[in-house]
Amino acid sequence: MQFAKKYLTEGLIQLTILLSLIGVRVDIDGYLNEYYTPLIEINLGPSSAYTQTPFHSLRDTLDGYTVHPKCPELDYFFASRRLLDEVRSLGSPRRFPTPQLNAWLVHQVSSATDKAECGQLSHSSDDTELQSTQDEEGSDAREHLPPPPPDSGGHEGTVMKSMNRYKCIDIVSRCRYRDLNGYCHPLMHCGQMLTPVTDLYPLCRTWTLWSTRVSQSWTQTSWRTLSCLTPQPPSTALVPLPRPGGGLDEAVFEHINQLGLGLDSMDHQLLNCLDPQLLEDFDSDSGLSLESSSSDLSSSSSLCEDECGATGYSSEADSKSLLDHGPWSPVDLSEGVWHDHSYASPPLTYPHKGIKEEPMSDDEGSRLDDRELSRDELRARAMCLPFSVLQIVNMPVEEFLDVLESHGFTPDQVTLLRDIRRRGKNKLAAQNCRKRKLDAITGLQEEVARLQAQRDRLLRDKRLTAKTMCAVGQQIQQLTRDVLSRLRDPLGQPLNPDRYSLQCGANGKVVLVPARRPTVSGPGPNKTDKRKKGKKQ
DNA sequence: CACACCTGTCATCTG
DNA sequence: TACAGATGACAGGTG
Repeated sequence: MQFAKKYLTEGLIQLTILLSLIGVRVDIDGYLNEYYTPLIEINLGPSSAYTQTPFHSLRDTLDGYTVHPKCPELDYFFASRRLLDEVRSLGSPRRFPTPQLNAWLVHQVSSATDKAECGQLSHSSDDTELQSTQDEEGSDAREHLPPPPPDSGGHEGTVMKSMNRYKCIDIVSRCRYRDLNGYCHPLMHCGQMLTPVTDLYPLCRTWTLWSTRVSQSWTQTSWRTLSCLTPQPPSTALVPLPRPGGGLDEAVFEHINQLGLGLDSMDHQLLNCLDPQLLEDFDSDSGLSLESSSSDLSSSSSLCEDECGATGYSSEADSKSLLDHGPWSPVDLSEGVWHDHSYASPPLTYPHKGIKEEPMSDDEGSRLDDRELSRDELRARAMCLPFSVLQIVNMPVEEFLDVLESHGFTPDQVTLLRDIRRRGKNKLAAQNCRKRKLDAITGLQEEVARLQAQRDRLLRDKRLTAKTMCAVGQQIQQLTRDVLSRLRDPLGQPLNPDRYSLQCGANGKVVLVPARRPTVSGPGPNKTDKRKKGKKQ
């Protein structure tokens, strides 16, 4: 036993080192104390307590074998093999296949407290893990470790939150973004902001996070964990993609990080830093659907929906969310992210399909922009309207009326402005309407399925009840015959079961009663006939 | 080429 | 009355 424990301990240490290489913290003490208990991974994510790593889900699905869960040696062997594959896959862009997470900059402001505690972390007992958290490009993740959040849960809370950071590094270390030229780069987790490590960041046309796994379970786990680790308020959670030359300078984010802002003031500070035209571009870009595949669309739209906590799909709400959002709480996106809502939110579906993953030259981009502008955009350009379609659609009616009056537009321009606004509003309304209709259909289908299941259950109960009643009746008959066979009449003869029966009275006593003879339906008149006769008379 | 599906748009109604 | 929103119907695009 001692030998086995020593062997297991050494193996576990190696396994822990491997896990730490990819940023997963394992509670080895708990494992050693209970020899056969499974690995306990600590996670504070709001969605799931033990679902932050893909390894559990990869078992039996990726490698195609089945292992008894209580076989520690096999578990160790296969886990090590998978982990080695994981480690090898890091830094090998061509091994990051097609499943694409949605391309957002996940941004969250670090606080001064965080920075103060950053030093503590580097001297903590987790130092070994930190030192080993490196990617193959040689970038030391430790340099980019996010400062720990204020400790609100004592030592355990600190540990748990530290785990979150490791998970985040884990996720980020497996993610790549693709720049304008189509090259993949690793993302680093820097100050609670996902940041690409290369200088190409300001040029990023599309932020596409590449998962290292084809397995959906891995991608799902990753994204869920990522969502949990970086809970974002509606506005800061999903910063739309910077467009080329859009002016979203890296320095802006650095500045924001250095401000140490509270979350409540974050948006306004951010907006002050950003170029107004850029914000407009964000709106006109309408986020991601224009550059997403259908699968991306589904997740992005549902994400947006979940983040906003509303079923509305108006771009107005979306654009407003950049400006005014209330206090927020971490949202478990695990539900929404994987819902297949084919109807994207309107802000995400504006027809700029050119801004996608394919790297384009400026000429190509401008041509695509021209080609893929909506008809109203083209009309607005042709009529020299100084507003974008989204501005026209989203501005309050008072402002819109002021614009109509104060700018000295020609009647044609006024008509066009009104048409653009009406069409834009109606487009959003139609999308909402279709979404509602789809939801209603889905709800009805679920209701039908539920009612069918209930009906089946009731029929099953009915059959079972009938069967039980039949069995009980037979038992009663048998019991009656048995009792009657033991009773004697005054002449000492056994009672004829055909002439007597047993009945249970109201007081619980069983009494012997003469059996009622079945009425023989003979040629005589029955009651109905008597009634008929009576009526005739 | 037919088909289903999606999306934008128009007409109309309602609040 | 003007407006916003909802919804049915239609047309065009796309896979």
